[in-house]
This record gives sequence, structure tokens and C-alpha cells, in this order.
Amino acid sequence: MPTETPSAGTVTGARALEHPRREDIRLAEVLHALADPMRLRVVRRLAAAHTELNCADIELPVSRSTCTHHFRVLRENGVIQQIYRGTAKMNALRTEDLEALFPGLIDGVLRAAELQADRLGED
Amino acid sequence: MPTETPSAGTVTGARALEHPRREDIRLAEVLHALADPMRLRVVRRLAAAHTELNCADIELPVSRSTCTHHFRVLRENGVIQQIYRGTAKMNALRTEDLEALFPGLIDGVLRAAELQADRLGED
DNA sequence: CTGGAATTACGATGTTCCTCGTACAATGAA
DNA sequence: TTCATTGTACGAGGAACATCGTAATTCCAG
Repeated sequence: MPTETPSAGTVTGARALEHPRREDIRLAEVLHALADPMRLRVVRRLAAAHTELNCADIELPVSRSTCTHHFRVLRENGVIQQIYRGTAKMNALRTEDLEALFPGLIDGVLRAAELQADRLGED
Repeated sequence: MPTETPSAGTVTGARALEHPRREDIRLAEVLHALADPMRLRVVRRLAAAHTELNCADIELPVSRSTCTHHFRVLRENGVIQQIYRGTAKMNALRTEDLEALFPGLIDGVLRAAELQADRLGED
């Protein structure tokens, strides 16, 4: 645990955001990442947007630290990709990777989410 | 908590196995039920069998009580239906309900599981 | 009625998860 | 450099989960 101040050479700003490689993504972990209403909402927003979204663009009724947590779960399980853009951190679905690994899966989940939302009158 | 001996009229053998009604099944809960390797295996076996299966027919590398636990999670989240057949308890996918609620979802998950199994050389 | 086979219930344990609040770090603008 | 914005790290509390072993329940067959 490096409690010491980072050495001058360390570019702490560019923290390495660890993403699993495509071949390391596991179905059970993807499903687990999707099996939470908050995270499902995030994924739906990202899918609807068709672009990267700032964390702040996706309003969640939870605290910011909780928000960070959910985004991390999505990233660590291979569902989204996160990159820094200046002061913000942009999020995007890993559509290509997921489609290559599990064709149709994400679309199926998204469609199911839409249907349920319609049925329950929620968002 | 009825610790007393069941009255004569109570047919304890036919314990009411509680299943959620179709309209109470939630996507996030279904995904959660599927987001476990053991349970995913159960669902794949049931889907491949096209019939009811005894718990004992689905071999899992865990203890019997753990097995019971997983089957219960699947049932309580609306993925399978369980009924007693004499001394055994039969399990079947709730294909109709799931297809009505989330068309294509289960198939998508099953296909994804197949692909991953092929890719990883596992079962 | 007694035994055997199948499964559950119960209790325990250790782990993971969701949530929060507070303090800190990094970037861009004034 | 200072400030505002944005997001992270850390620690903690409470709930849920996965797993087990043992005891109890239920049904069918002698």
C-alpha cells in the first residue's frame, strides 16, 4: 500500500483504469453486473445514448460514492469502458466485445428492460 | 412459527412451494438468479432436457443443502417451477412465463452460455 | 409399522454487496 | 495560484449470499 506521496514521475492523474480483456469476460459476471436496478438503468441510458456519457449525465438516486461503485462494477465485469476526458470520466458500453462474446445478449436484456418498464410504468 | 405438530387436517406433505406470479417476476431478479455458475448450469440442463428433472438428475459439485439453496433461488426469482412427484421434487423452466415477459432473454442467455462453454472447453 | 431414500430446515460461518459520509485528488478556468 | 467541478479512496454499517454439517421431514416399499 503506497501511503507515501507519489514520486514526481508518477502521473497519478492518468490512473490506469483496469478493464478486463475481451477473452476474460465471463457470462456469470456480466449477468451479475446487470442484475441491479441502478446498473441496469445505467446500461439502458448508455445504450440509448449511442455515445459516451459522463457519469453526471446519468442521474441515479444514490450518493456519488455509490455511483462510483456501480460504474466500477460495470467496468470490472466488462460491461462498460471508462476513459478520462479532461476532468470528466466518460462511459460507454463495450458493445463490440459483448456482441462478439455473447451475440444478442445485451440487446435481449435491454429489450426485456424496456418491456418491463412499459409494463410497470416506470423508468 | 408452528413448532407444534401439524393438526390432522394439515397436509404437510404438500408444502406450499411458493412461486411468484408471472406479473411479479422482475428482470433484475431473474438476472441475479442466472448470475451464478451453479444455477446457470442447472438452467442449461433443464433447457436441454425439455422436461422436468429431479434434483438428483442435475449433478452439482456442492453439498445437497447448497443444492437446495440454489434451486430455491431459481424458484423464488421465477426462473423454475418446482412440484412434488411422490418422494421427489421435479424442476422445470418457466419457459412460458419468461417468454411472455422477456421474449428471447432466456434463449439469449443459454446461447451465450453455450458459446462460452465452447470457447473455454468447459461444461 | 418400520426402514430407506430423497430432500428440506436450521444454524453457523465467512464473504460479498449496497449504501453512505467524509476527506482527498485531479483537471480546467478565472 | 486559487477555485469550482468531478470523481475517488476509505471506512463503516447492515443486508444478503454461498457454503457446510447435522437433524428432521416426507413419501414409498416391505
